[in-house]
Amino acid sequence: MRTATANTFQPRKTPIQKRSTVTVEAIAETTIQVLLAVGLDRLTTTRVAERAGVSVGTLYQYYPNKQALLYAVLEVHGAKLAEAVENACRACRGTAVKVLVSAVVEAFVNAKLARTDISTALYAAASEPEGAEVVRRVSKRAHRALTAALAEAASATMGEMDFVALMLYSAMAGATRAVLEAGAPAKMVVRLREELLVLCQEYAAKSVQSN
Amino acid sequence: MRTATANTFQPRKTPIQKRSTVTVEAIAETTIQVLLAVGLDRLTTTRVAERAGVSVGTLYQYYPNKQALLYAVLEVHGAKLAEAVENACRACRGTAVKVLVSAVVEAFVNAKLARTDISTALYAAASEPEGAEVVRRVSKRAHRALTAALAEAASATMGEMDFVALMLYSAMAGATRAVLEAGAPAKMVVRLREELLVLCQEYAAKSVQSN
Amino acid sequence: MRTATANTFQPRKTPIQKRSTVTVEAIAETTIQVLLAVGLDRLTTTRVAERAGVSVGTLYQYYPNKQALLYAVLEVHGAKLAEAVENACRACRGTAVKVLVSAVVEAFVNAKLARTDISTALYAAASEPEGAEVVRRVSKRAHRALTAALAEAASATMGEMDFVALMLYSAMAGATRAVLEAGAPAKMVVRLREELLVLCQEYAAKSVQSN
Amino acid sequence: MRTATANTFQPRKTPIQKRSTVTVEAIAETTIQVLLAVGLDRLTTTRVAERAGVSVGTLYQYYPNKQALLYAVLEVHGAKLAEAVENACRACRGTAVKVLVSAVVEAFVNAKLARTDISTALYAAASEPEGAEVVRRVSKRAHRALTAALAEAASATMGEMDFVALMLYSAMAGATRAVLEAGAPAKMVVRLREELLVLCQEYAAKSVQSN
DNA sequence: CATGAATGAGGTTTCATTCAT
DNA sequence: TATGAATGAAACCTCATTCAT
Repeated sequence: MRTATANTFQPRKTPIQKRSTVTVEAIAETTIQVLLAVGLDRLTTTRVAERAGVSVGTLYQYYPNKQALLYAVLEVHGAKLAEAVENACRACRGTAVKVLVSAVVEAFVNAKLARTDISTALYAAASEPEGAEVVRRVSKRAHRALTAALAEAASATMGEMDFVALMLYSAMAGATRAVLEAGAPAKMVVRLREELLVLCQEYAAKSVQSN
Repeated sequence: MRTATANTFQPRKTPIQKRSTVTVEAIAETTIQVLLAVGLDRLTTTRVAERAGVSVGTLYQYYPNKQALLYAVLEVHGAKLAEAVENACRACRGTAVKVLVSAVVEAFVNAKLARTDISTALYAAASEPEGAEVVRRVSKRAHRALTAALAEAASATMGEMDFVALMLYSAMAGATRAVLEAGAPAKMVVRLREELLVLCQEYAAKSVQSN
Repeated sequence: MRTATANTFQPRKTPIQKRSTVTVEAIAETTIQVLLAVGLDRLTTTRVAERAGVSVGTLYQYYPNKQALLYAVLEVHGAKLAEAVENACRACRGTAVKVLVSAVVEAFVNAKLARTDISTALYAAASEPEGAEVVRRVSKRAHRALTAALAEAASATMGEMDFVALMLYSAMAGATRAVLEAGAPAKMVVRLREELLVLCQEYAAKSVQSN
Repeated sequence: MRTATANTFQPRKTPIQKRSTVTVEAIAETTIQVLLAVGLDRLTTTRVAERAGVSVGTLYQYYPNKQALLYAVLEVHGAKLAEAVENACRACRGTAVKVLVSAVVEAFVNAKLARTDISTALYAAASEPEGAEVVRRVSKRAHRALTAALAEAASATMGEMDFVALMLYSAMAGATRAVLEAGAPAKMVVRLREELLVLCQEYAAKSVQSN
């Protein structure tokens, strides 16, 4: 990744025809595969194009630069994650903290484990500046939604719940990451769901009451 | 016409004269600063050497390649972290789970926040394959120590405590990371200590009793 | 942060478009010219690319590394030489030793002097390990063909002719090299043909009869 | 071997004290060992110094630059070879061509095989410009001596014997080189002495009579 | 639109040589 | 004198990006 020259990460053109959409998707998907196969610092635009079955030129028709590639992939996945958390929060309006936390944990774990390959690949992609930025944005969305939901459920102010939400979110992220990096074997995933639930429930119970 | 390069990350030579010791330290320290200043993918050996006030040649006398630089820095920091956790565990032999967890959380947070610049910089370095490996090794050490200590304190088997320890460690890591990435302002650090303690205590209490 | 490089000397890609074929040829030819102009240890990939009128990047599209450049050139020339000797041997099946030797000497000298610039340049290239390997292979082919041909012509075993063939081949090589390194002026070349013929004929006559 | 800056190949100072002489010799000898062990393009001044048990600084006290090292080694060996041929010629004044040729062949082969390791190592060293120059000078001396001796023995002019001498010398060189590069096993060496004698005798006999 | 050859800045690494200790 | 740390020019090679076909 050379020093930035142009600086738009948005796909260069909105694909209208079907052919293009397919191509765009194929490139994005290949990016993930390459990321997993060879790692971030051997992910080259040529290699991605090659494995995607198109030429580099074509790749550059849809993604203005290499960063845009990673950005696009992260963005899609990140959006899903943020939405999952937001939806869970929205669906639990009016419920008890316990229910809320349970729904959020489940939504988070599901979203992360839906495609373990993508999730794992993205830990690498997130180390680039733009990657980090996407992660920050996603975290902020999830954090905000969670803060608001907790405040409502606990009849507390958002200020009171802000840090609690951060703890919950970052603990979920940390634990899930640990499991993913261990290869996410079925048994661990089962335990993760159970234990993460306990961890978050207990913490929320204690934290909320004390506020 | 170059030929095969050795591929070890181990320092190339042990400094004999005093000035070289200084040089080695300066390079390591500068690596962190550069990592923070420009990020991993603009960290070049030339840049590090320049800012450290030595020539590239000198850098390569002590670090056989770029990876070794990052590796060295991570290794030192990682070792401290692992030791901190191990020491806390050792110091709490015979105490209650509550005391143990409290000590571990404190040790972990202290180690991580001792130099926030280093800790923050290393999240980037950890994304490279070798970096990831160091992180894995450190996590394993901490995880193992914690598992054993919990098993002893709770009169449980290590198998029973294995996943519990993983949850505790990864939650600590996740939460601390979130705070570091937010810039680790004093207020947040205070809250982190409080809340992380609560989170770990509650979880441990619940988890241990159920086993 | 680079990572492992492939270590083959084989051309990297087969040119598809016409212009690239031209490029590949130009680079190979330029390599010889540079070898002659500045010598092996000042032959740099940059210099070759420059004189060939292409960028370094282009050079590396077709030759994976510097050694491959030299290797390619040597290989082509070496193959011609080996074939020349083999063809001469084949063409002389059933003839007397005298005829055979005469044909081989002529074939060898012709092949070597066809392009004195290349032959001269390659003495330098042959000093690198890979170069030496090509030379070994070529010598082996020529030696083998000559051994077999001599054995047939002299009704002797190959074992008996093995060393004789080696002497003949290495004497031809030595004498021709001496002339090439003297600049291969016309007069010397004429003498070389005459004298080498005598030398080889006489030796063969004596050697073969005594076996 | 970087581009030449200073250009003297002569040892920097004539060692007077015994200690220095030993050092100088050790370095020269080590150079040969390193040449054999790792090849010309991994022969570094540091490596030579290291294996010789001295510091680079010391090496540079006796040899002004890297080329001087190789030059010195080649020079010593080359001088021996030239002298061997010259001595053989001188010792055979007044003898028949047959005797002369026999003596020269023996002298040449003995000189070359006295230390096969050195001879082999020097083929590599001879590819550098300065190396080539030494080889040229040595060949010229041997060639000149042989030409004169042949002229006298055959009652011919030096002009008539010039090319004959070249053929003899280059054939000897070629054949001996082939044997050295094959590892110079005892059996081959025996054959070399026999066959080279035949080859040179026969050629000389024929060539001399025809002049 | 697609292709893939060409570009060249820039990164990593080596090693001959110097000079303070 | 001997040492070995430091230097830095220069070599090799990669890869994001462009553009003629």
